[in-house]
Amino acid sequence: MENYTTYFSSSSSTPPTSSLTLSMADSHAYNEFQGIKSNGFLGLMSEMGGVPSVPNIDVPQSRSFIVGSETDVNTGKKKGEKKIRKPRYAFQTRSQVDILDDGYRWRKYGQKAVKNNKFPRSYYRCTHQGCNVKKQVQRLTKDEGIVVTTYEGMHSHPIEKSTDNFEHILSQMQIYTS
DNA sequence: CGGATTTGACCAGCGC
DNA sequence: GCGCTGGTCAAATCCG
Repeated sequence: MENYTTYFSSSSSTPPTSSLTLSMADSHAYNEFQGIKSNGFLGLMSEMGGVPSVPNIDVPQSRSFIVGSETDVNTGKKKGEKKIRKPRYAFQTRSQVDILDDGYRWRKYGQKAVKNNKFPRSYYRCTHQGCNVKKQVQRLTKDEGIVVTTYEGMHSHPIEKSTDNFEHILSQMQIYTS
């Protein structure tokens, strides 16, 4: 059931010719990225539940995020208080790999084949003690370059990796895009 | 040897 | 009630 209602996708409209070749290396692009950090995606992240520190970037290209409609667990039934509706936040990332290292440590606990996708969906859980954050990673059949990551819950602990090292982030990007 | 991954089984919710 | 599907468990296995 991937009925994510809102869905800002720029990947289809992105001309494949120009987009990539991240020139993030120069400082200007760095500033631009900082702007994204404070206003856009991560603003949303903090809005959705107090992420203590910024998750790492995984891929430079187009990232579009979907905010899961938090009611879909009930199947439209507005019983409300009884069911714990767990809000899930999904975003999709252009990446060739599906292991997007966002700085936390994840342990895989399951993998299932989903109906409309030929790729299996992987289930991860945060290994930090007492942290119940889960995420699932799924690749689209249509566009195998797109990976949909769905987060569930929020971390109550700081990130494990040091993400302030921008060069490290850059090298990671290069790995992902090569 | 310890922690992470794999993988089939199990379970719960939902539609028919 | 039954079967399908998504989500989780746990034993076996892998790997550093």
